[in-house]
Amino acid sequence: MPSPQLLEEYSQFFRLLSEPARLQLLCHLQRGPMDVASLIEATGFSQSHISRQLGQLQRAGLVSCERDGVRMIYLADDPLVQDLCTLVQTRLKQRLEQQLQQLRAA
Amino acid sequence: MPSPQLLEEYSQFFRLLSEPARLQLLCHLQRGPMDVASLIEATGFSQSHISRQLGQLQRAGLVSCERDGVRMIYLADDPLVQDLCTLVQTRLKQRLEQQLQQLRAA
DNA sequence: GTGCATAATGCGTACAGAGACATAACCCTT
DNA sequence: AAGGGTTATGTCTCTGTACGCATTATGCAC
Repeated sequence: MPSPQLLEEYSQFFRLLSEPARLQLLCHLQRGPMDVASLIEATGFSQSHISRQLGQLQRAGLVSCERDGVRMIYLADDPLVQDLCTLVQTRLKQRLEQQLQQLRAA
Repeated sequence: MPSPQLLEEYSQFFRLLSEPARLQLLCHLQRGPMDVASLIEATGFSQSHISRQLGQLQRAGLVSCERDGVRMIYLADDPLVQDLCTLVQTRLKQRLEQQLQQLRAA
């Protein structure tokens, strides 16, 4: 049984991934480094919002950034998020197949 | 690049795990089936709260239940949550070790 | 230095969801 | 059928946070 502190850490981490906006940013960045302007263009969010979300992801270590002159280039080099999503995706598939079979049996 | 719908599904799933109360319930249930009274005893939450959280977990397929007379026995037979937590735990360890080494170098 | 880009923060609004209390639905026993 | 124990739901409050606007901070060119 994990300690309350560890449970809190887990939940905080999962909370980062519980927001479609952040997942979207992560997915974009996993395809390669991007600057903030491109992320604004790609997602349609406001600059301030993107900056905040990137800040959260950076503090969690899921994203890093480097300066390119006046621009900031963000990159997500960690495969963890990809792995987690793959596991969840497999799960979602199983669920849908189960539901499909139940409908067929009925 | 995942579709918005898929991103939404991912985030909804991770949102389930983003609450310490639900993670706590899952951890208790992964050690074996329990009835609601025991979960109340173990967590200190109100009966209504536990019932709602179990309902969410059940709709997501992370938990199932069976009647035992008037009582409901809940069980979490899915190893997915355990796998996800293991991945995250490995990640947390790495982060701490990095921070430790940086402190040592300074 | 001044001016001009971009990124980060202060602040306000809005909404989702946690959590508890009260109530209703459910099942068992008699 | 009636009553008692267990679980689910209606409703409320409150906190957290997403999100945008305005402002500030930061770095570059001149």
